[in-house]
Amino acid sequence: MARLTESEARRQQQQQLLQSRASPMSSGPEPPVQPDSMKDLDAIKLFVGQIPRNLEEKDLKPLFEQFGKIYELTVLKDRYTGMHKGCAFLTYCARDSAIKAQTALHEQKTLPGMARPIQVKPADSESRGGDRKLFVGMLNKQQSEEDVLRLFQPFGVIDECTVLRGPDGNSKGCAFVKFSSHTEAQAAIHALHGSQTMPGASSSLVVKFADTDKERTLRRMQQMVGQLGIFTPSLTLPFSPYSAYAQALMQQQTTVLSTSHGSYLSPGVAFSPCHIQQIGAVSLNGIPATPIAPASGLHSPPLLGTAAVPGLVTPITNGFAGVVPFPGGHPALETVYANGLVPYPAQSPSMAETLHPAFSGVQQYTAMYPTAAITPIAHSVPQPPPIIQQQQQREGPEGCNLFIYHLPQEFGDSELMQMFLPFGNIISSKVFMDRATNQSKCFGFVSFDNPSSAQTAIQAMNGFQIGMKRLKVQLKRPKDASHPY
DNA sequence: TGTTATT
Repeated sequence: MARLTESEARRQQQQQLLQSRASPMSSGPEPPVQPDSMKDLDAIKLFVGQIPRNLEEKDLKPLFEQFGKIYELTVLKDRYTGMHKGCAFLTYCARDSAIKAQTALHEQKTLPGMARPIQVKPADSESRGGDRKLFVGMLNKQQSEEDVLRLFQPFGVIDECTVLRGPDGNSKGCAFVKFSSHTEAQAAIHALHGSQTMPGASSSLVVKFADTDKERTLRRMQQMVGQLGIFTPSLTLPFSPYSAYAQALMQQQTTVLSTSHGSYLSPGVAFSPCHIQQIGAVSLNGIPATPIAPASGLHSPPLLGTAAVPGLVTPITNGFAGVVPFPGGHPALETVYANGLVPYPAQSPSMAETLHPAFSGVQQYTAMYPTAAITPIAHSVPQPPPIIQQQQQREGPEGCNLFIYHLPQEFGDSELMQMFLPFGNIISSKVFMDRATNQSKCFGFVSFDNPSSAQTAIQAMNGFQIGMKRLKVQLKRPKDASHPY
C-alpha cells in the first residue's frame, strides 16, 4: 500500500517533468522544486497533508525553508486531471531539518482555509508502514513451520509463522513470518535473503516483505489477465503474418513437401483454421481484409501485437519481423533483411539488440509499407501506458505442448512464440534460462490450443535448420511417463 | 521436458 502510493507519486513527478520538458511554452503548473544539491543518505521523505489547494510549491517553500535547505518539494497532482491533491512530499537535504519541521509543524498549525491542522510526518514509503511480515520463498517443500521458525528465531520475536500449502496439504515452498517489529523483520531479510539454498530448491532462499493488499490484488488481476489468453494470435495479430514465411518453411521441409503434391500447403498451414480465424479478426478490428499474396514478402509484416483487453493496450512484441533466419535464403525474407529488420544471424552481438518497443514496430511497419492501406490498430490506440504483461506459463491440453530443443542462443520467449505462430493459436511459449548466467538453455516449450496445430508445427519445424543447428521439435514429455523418446 | 510460490 505504502509502496504503491509512493510509486504513484513518483510517476506523477516524472510525468510532470516530462510535460514541462515537452512543452516549454505551456503555462501549466509550476515545476516542483528540483533537487539542487545533495541530501543526507539518511534523509527522511516527509508527507505533508492538509495543504490548501491554491498553494503550489513556490508558496509552500518559505514555510518549510525555515527548518533547513529543501532538497525536493512536490505537490501531489491527480495523474489525469492535474488537480492539486492537497498534499505534498518534502525532502530536506538534512535529516535533522525533517525532524525539526515535523516537531514544529505536525498538527501544530492550520493553514488558511483548512479545517484540520497540517500534517508533517515521514512518508509511508520511508518505513513501509511498520511492515513486519515477511514472505519466505524457495523453501524446501519438506520444511515445516517449525523449521522456518528455527531459521527466523534468531532475529526477533515471531508473532506468526505459516507455511503455505496447497489443497492437498503439500507445502508450496514458501511461508509467511511475522515479526514483532519492522526492525527485526528487516534484520532477518538482511541476514537470510539469498544466504543459502535449501536442498531441492532451484534457487537461494528468498526473504522479503510480504505483498500488501494492493500488491496482492494487482497480482491477482495480472493472473486473470493472463488467463484470458492474450497471446492467442487471433486476438493479437491483425492479419496473417506468415504467408511468405510459410512458404519458406515449406522450402526447408523438402522431405515433408516432396510427397505432398502441394496439397499439404492448404490443409496444413496456409489455409488452416488458424489462418481463417486471423482473417476473422481482421474484420473485427475494422482493418481492411487485404488479400494476402502467399509468395510476396511484402505481405509478411512485423508481428505487431495489441491485446484486446478492456482498458488496456498491451503491446507484446517488438518489431521482430522475420523470426527465423533462413540459411538457404528466401527472396522475400531477403527483402526483409535488406530493410534492416532482421539482422540475424549476420552481425550484432545478440538478437536482443534487435528487439524494439512495440511502437518502433509501428515505425518499421510504415517504413516498410509506405503505401499500405492497412492501419495497425496500435496506431489509433497508443494512449495508455504500455503495461508489460508477464506471460504465464500455461500448459495446453495433452498433445498440444511441444518441447523444442537446439534453439538459437538468442531466442527468448517471444522469438520462440513468433517462430511457431504460423501453426496455430499459441497459449504460451517459454524458453528456459539459466538462472545464474541469464543465458538461454536453448530449449523451450510452446503450447497450442489444439493438437493438430502442434502436429503441424512438428511436421514443419522438426529438423528445421538454423545456423549450424537443427531444431528438435517434439511433443512435450508427459509428466509421469518414462522417457518415451 | 514448464524453474519463483503471496495468507
